[in-house]
Amino acid sequence: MAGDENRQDKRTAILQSAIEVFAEKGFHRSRVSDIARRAGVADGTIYLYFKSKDDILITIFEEKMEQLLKEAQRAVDAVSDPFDKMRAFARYHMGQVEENRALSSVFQVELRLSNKFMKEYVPKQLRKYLDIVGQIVREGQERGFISQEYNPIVIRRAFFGALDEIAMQWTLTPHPRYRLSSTAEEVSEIFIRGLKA
Amino acid sequence: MAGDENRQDKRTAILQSAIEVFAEKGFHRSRVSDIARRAGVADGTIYLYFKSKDDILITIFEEKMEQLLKEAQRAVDAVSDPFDKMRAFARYHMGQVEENRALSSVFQVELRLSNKFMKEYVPKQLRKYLDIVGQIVREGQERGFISQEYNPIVIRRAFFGALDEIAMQWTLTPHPRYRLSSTAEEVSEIFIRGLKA
DNA sequence: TCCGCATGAATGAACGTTCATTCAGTGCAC
DNA sequence: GTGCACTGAATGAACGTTCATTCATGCGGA
Repeated sequence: MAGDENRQDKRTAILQSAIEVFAEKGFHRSRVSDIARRAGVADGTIYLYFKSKDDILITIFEEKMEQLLKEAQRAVDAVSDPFDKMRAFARYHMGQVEENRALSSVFQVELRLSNKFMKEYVPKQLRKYLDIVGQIVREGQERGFISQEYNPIVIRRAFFGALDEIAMQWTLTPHPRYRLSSTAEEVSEIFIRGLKA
Repeated sequence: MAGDENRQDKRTAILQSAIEVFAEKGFHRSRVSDIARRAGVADGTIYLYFKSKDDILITIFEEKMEQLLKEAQRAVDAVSDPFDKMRAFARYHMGQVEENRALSSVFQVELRLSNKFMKEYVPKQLRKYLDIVGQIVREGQERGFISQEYNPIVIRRAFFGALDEIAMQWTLTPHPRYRLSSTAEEVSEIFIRGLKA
């Protein structure tokens, strides 16, 4: 049915436009009419596909996070050495940021805000994404690769925080002159040396 | 003159109330009237002390950052070994977050937003704060303590990112059961082991 | 000492703007 | 002809900011 395809196309166009507009102006400075114009639809059309402006943002989080989660898990499962897993995660994360700047920008800025203030909505997927690292660390400690003296929760956050701060700076830089993926290796190596049992 | 003291008191009360309200509801969901009520003044009074709602936020950044900057520098200067300097910075940063939750919450969430979207205002002080770490790393490399193979800019961001991600999670947790300052030691040790020449 | 005047800090109701959201109407597909 | 996706002007709530007015204080003259 052509209708269904069209419907999907329109929905996707609205979401993509929203990502771009949110990335440029921030969620609350973005007008629904901006998103509509960019997607080539009327303001009202947005409300045929989404309940509210908030709903658009939440949908972006949910759907994109689900995808990231699956792919990151796959990348990590592809190797067996815990340190290789850390490298794989870092490479995947930075690669994604590099490939989808607008989306990353929305995640990095707006996800924090909503994490804190949209009481009703807790991004469960984000926790799962971080848990991938937690899992790697726990396994690494059990198998004796990673020193037991550190708290896995602290390690998980430290590693993710290190990666994400660098990613954020890169995203904020208008015309970055370096490849983000190369910093993934550097950060991984520092942590691997620091954590080795 | 009692008048001057009163004026200062009122200004301080407004700033402190703003920090608390922004921390609870986020900048753009906070109403100027919320701040006024908490400070025990009328809405209009705010405008005798500040140009606009934005101006309140910027003032918070400027004044508090200046203080943090000075104190952090002092803490770092108190020791001479580069690794001790890293420990001192981490301890100071986490200590501050622990002591001033509301302020930290505003910094962690709103500073990112404004960093990105308040085009006219760039928090120079923030850069200087991060540069403290950069300086430590550069000195550590020159004196042969820290491996030359890593880019000091990457290290600086990674270290700060690791600390700040943990701090943010702590700030977001309603009733944290652990002391943030103890994680400062852990993170420092991981990095020190990872960076040693 | 007391009174009246001047000052300017403080007040808070009212204003004006900015959107998110709605819905009556349009036109296309079948 | 009917149904349905779509349109975009109209609506109204929210909220930052303004400003005419009030009020406390200090000062000088009698």
